[in-house]
Amino acid sequence: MPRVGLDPDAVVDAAARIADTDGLEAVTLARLAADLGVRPPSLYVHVSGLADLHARLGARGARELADELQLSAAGRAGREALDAIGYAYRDYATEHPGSYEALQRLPGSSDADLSAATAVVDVVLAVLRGYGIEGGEAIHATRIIRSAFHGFVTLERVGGFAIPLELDETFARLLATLDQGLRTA
Amino acid sequence: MPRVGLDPDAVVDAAARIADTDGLEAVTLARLAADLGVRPPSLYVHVSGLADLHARLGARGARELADELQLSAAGRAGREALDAIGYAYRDYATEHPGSYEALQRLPGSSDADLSAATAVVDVVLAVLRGYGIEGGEAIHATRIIRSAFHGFVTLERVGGFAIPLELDETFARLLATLDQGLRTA
DNA sequence: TGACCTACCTAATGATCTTAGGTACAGTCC
DNA sequence: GGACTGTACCTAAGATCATTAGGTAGGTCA
Repeated sequence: MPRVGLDPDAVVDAAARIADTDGLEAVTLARLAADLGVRPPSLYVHVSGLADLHARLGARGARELADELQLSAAGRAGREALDAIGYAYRDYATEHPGSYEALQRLPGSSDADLSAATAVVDVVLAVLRGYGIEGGEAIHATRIIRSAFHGFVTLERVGGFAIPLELDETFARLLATLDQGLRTA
Repeated sequence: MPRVGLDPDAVVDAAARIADTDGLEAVTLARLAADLGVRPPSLYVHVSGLADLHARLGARGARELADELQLSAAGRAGREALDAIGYAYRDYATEHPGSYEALQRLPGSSDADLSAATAVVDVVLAVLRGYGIEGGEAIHATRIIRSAFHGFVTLERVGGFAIPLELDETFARLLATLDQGLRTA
């Protein structure tokens, strides 16, 4: 029996691949083990169970999302930066539906979870500085932006918008509404 | 063995009770049967399986939510109506977390699912008429409002806002931003 | 009272997660 | 180069779950 040479990252990466192609509910230890050419109990060497795997998947997703947002906002400010992170956010959720769903259910208790979630918030805070918004104001604004982005991509993902027509136009208007709100804040 | 006298509604009601107190993931046929004083296979008389149960739970939640919104908006218009449905939406999600989560995962293919989801949209459309917004404009506006509400309550529910401080204030500002956006639309 | 309908049952299967305990491959030390 | 140790992976076994097949009995209507 040859060793596969797994490690926690390789396991979580494989889980993310399953989640993003077949949905988060398809991520079972049985399926994951089969994909990796290993028996289910062997996964416990790298991950302490299904709950832990989901938590790691969420943290991984949050890190990835934060990276994408950061990249998109680099060198931009104000409305341009807001649009950039908006589209980056939406793209990430569209292209990594399973990871995005996992990210959403982060238990949030562990340090890793917290730092991953904070990274996303930090990017939004940076964009808000471009609007001259800081301190307590920025906390409220960040929450509103995250709510709008998260709500939109979630409803889009589960088909919550009965007619999928002109979703780009709706998202553009959502960004305009946010921009206007930030300006008058 | 006395008959319990169940019917689909009683089964779904019991499932909603479990979902709202112990979380949607606690809704298993085993647990539900135990609560109802029945063996798991007996539930198949009323419900065609776990997937069907979840779908019914979601449809039930959507109907309940639509009723709450309708009730809150009655006799109000404009900003007042927007605030009313906003707080009603948030209250429903807070008081019925399991039902709200189920509502969110509606497969949406069946007629019952569709009509339940449409009821929520209809209330929002009615509020928009108070702003003088109709037709295609109203579709975009409805989506933005639902996105904002849904995103906020979801993040609030999963503890997505690191500091739970002043969440009421954030929600009030979110409503103000939406109101402003609707006025200039 | 007898016949039917069906709500509920027991029995059994298969998928899943999880733990306990064994085996053999890799690198390290002599 | 050969024994020692750590650990990646294994088989075996259990518990919990959803689901199907087929039987039983309680309520209802003629």
